Amino acid sequence: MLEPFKAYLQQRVDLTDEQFSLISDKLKVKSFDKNEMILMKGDVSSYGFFVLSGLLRSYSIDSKGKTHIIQFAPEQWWLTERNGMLFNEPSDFFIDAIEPTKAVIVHKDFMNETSKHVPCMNDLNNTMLNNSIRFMQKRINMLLSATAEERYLNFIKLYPNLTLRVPQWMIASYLGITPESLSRVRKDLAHKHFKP
Amino acid sequence: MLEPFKAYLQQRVDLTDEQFSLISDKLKVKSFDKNEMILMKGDVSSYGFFVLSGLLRSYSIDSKGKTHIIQFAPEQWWLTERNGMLFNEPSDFFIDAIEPTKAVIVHKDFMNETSKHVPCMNDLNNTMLNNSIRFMQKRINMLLSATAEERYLNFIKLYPNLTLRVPQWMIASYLGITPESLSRVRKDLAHKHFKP
DNA sequence: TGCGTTTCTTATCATAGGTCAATGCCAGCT
DNA sequence: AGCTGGCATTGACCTATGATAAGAAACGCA
Repeated sequence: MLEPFKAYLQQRVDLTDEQFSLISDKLKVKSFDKNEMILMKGDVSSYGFFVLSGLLRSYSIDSKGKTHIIQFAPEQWWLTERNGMLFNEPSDFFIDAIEPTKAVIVHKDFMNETSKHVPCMNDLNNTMLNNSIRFMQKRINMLLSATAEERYLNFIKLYPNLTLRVPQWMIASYLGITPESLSRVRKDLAHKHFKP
Repeated sequence: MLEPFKAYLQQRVDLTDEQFSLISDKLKVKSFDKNEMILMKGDVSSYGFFVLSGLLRSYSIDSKGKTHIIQFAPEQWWLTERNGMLFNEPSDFFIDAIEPTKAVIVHKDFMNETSKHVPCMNDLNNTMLNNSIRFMQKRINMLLSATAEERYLNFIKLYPNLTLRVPQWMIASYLGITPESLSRVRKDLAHKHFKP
């Protein structure tokens, strides 16, 4: 069950099988149904998720009832609610499963505890956090500077397989536009490609 | 010179004066003139900045020559270019000084090296990175869901003192709108407050 | 003190994208 | 097979914000 997670780790850091078995005591795998709610806004989350299979998302709901997708987490991605994780504060966002999903559940103390015995886990954590930051900076830059069409093209390039798995209104919600607008953008793109 | 930095650290982690003096060998303070360019897009950055006084910013320039501000860094804030820091990749963004600025220059190996002797520095790093992430998540949520006016009000609340120090076109650039739009928003807000 | 350079405002016009409503489509149920 | 409830598309219309241009005000430097 945890094999893919072990592979993921060993790909990134120098981790022996013995070290992994030390770690794996503290890990659990949990399954979620399609559309299952995993974390409510306002709840305090003590766990991060590493997706083994399926697809999670975190999102907010604004005052007009509209949904805004903060992050998709397909296979091999982490999804962690940072308010609860480190500061014991209630979550700003919701988390649920878009597809039936299996995920490794990582308690907030996991990194602290394991890095005592397996120091490289610290580096991994560090790398992941830094990666997450530069990823989000690029997204912010996109939202500041690009048109709907540019954002969509960028999305397709970045997540070719998500583009197929996720309903379009969710992609629109991630891009910060309405489903109708995305539909129009797609229409325009189709025309462009027929008449180049 | 490093006193404010020491105070900053000791406020957040359990750090003795002796430990700090071990650390401080590896730190340098550098001064920047107003408008001095600190990092160009494409360059590889090996240093993070902790602002002692003054104000830095990171930003991008799009294909039409427009500037988009990714981050402001006033006193007590960090500004770190993540591509260079951990992955030795060229920067996506520019960094310069909006005001005459003094900043602690922290080399990318600093955290690794110091945390050997002073383990709490690791926790600090971790907390900072997590904080940065949840901060950016909120910003993304804003950009996805809020109008120009809402974003501006939120900015004022979040950075009351920056609102005064920074020219409005930079605030507009941070909010993802034009200076003209911001001017309109401000006018509307003024009217609302006179006729409530 | 005065002059040039930024910055801010205002007005007008243009447009990307939002809203609303209708329609058609498809997948999952019973 | 026939319903049903999401999705996606389309069209007509609307609105917030962008573009452009010009003047006013503030700022920085000689």
